[in-house]
Amino acid sequence: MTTITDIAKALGITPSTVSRALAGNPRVKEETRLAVKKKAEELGYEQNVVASNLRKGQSRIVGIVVPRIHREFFSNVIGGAESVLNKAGYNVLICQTLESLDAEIKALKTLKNYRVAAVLLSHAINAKNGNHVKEILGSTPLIQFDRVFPDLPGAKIVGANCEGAYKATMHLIQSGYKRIGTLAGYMTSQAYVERLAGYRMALEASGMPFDNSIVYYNTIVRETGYEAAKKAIEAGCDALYSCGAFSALGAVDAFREKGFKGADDFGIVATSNEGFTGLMSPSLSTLNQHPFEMGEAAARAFLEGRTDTQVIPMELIIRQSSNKNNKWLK
Amino acid sequence: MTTITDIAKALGITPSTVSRALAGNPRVKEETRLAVKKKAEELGYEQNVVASNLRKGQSRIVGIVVPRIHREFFSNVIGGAESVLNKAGYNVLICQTLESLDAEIKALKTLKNYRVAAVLLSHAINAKNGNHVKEILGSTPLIQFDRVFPDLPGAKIVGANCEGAYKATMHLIQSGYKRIGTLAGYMTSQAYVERLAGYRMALEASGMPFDNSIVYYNTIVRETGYEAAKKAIEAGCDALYSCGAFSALGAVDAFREKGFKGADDFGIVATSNEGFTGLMSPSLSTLNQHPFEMGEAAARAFLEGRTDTQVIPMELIIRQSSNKNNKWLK
DNA sequence: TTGTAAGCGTTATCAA
DNA sequence: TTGATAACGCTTACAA
Repeated sequence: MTTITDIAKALGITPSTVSRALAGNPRVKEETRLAVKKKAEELGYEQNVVASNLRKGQSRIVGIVVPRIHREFFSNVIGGAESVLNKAGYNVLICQTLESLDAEIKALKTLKNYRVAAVLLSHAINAKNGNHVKEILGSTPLIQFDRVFPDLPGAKIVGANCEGAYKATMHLIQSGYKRIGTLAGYMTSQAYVERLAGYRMALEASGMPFDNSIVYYNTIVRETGYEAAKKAIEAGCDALYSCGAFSALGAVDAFREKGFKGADDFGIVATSNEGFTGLMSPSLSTLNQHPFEMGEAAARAFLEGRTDTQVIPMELIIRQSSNKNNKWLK
Repeated sequence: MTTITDIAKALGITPSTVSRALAGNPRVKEETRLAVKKKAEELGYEQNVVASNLRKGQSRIVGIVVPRIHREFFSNVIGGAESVLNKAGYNVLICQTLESLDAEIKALKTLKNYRVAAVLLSHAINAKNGNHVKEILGSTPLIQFDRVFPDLPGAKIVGANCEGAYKATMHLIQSGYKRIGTLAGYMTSQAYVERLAGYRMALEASGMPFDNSIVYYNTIVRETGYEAAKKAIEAGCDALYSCGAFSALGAVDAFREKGFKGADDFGIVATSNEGFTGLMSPSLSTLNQHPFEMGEAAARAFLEGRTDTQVIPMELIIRQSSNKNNKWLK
């Protein structure tokens, strides 16, 4: 591999001048700058970023830690962050935790060891607080998104969880549903706590009782959604607000089993506008969390040195699953 | 940040000994090894991987370059590769090309500049050959997957494209379809060429004519799939083999528009078992490419220094879209 | 405008 | 078994 020393030797100058020339430092004669550029081209020189980073004590890598890369929500966040970061000359090192706290700790250590410029993090569901993060990251800038711990310093990008859940539940109420349960997430996670709060607020604002017996906690995957929906049906519910998309998928499995034919049998609105929600039958009404924009916001928060909390609005998308006038399987 | 020099000073020994102790080098007294480990723990030492990499002239990062990270196929390949690589102590730097050759070139240069241990690459669709890769990567190990150029050196992991397309088409033929078109991809890509060949072989093996007028080239996204399917319907086709999943989605849009009610009106089998294919209505018969396994194989090929081509079988999954006995919207 | 020299933190070689 | 020294490739005061 060609180094700046090779270029320097070839031109009879010193490596420092070459370094300056390539870096666009103005304290170098136009003539030599051109000569250096030309020779670099000629020899196929490519900067050794590792050496450069070591010397400068910083790197142009941003670490992104997410629970699962293949979740559309997260891969879109990553896509958004990457698009902004690439333009700013950064690259992205991605780690999956598969919802394991241990894996999250390991990932953060790894990123710290690479001396990444910043870490964009959405916590594993079984992380109970942010203590591990503080300890590991030290002064490395941290931007949390979606699943955040408010006590950790640094920027946070969150969805408008409370407002979104409120909108979704209110939509169900206004559609005429009388007993609305919820597939709630884990109460260790701020995002799910807020969604539950929004659900509750909508009920109370409409003079409907909040009934904890039809709140199905820790229900975020297909299987648990299926089980919870069966219970909700037995409990006399006629609709559900789901804090996730995959749990809603499980609920639809339960609807099919019961032979429900349309939203007048049972209504559901899910959080997270995963691609499949618009394609399945019945198509699911959802809250679009704008994950790509969330990723862009997280990246920009880092680039601009922000430390505040940004709230990304959620947009209600009404489809078959909450539309009483539309038979699912007509 | 604590360095090995800090540890050395604290213990009154030299950095070299500390380095050896931490690296588990046997040429160090058990006693000092323990002392070093203890002190390292105490001072919260974490290795500076950047410095280590520079000195060793290698890194424990593997670059993965894919067209789009949010495509389920690719995010699953990445997941598979990551799981194997993490266990072996490697980390993963991910780059998206968004199907742009320029972005691919940029990504490869970046990875080279980081002196990554290897590159796992699936080409952008508008890459016509592998010349750019050879030039940029030099001696960096290259593992290509899915979309590969046979003339490039190094391991290749491909789907059983020809065989899979053959199976899918044969399934349509055996289901009684009489005029089967295909949503074909780009003929600059080996994978699509092979799928077309498999399609053709199945027709010819069954005494059916290969008719180039019902081969719809360059059809891999929803919009073009929709347009092509409309043409196929006009051309008197009663079934399609689609080289991708998203183009098949577009075809279903066309079926809906035409008011088709079931697979006896029109049949389709798609390549790529994206999650939505099993959830939509009609559910799509697909070829499962086993992307996770493909990623694992790519990672292992690197770790084991393989340079051969591995073929990952494709599995036919029969669902509503090719099942004549099952009405879609019953 | 350029060169000199030192150093980023680690590891490898050699000598002790 | 340990220490001294140099080097990986680059950047940056400081000096010339």
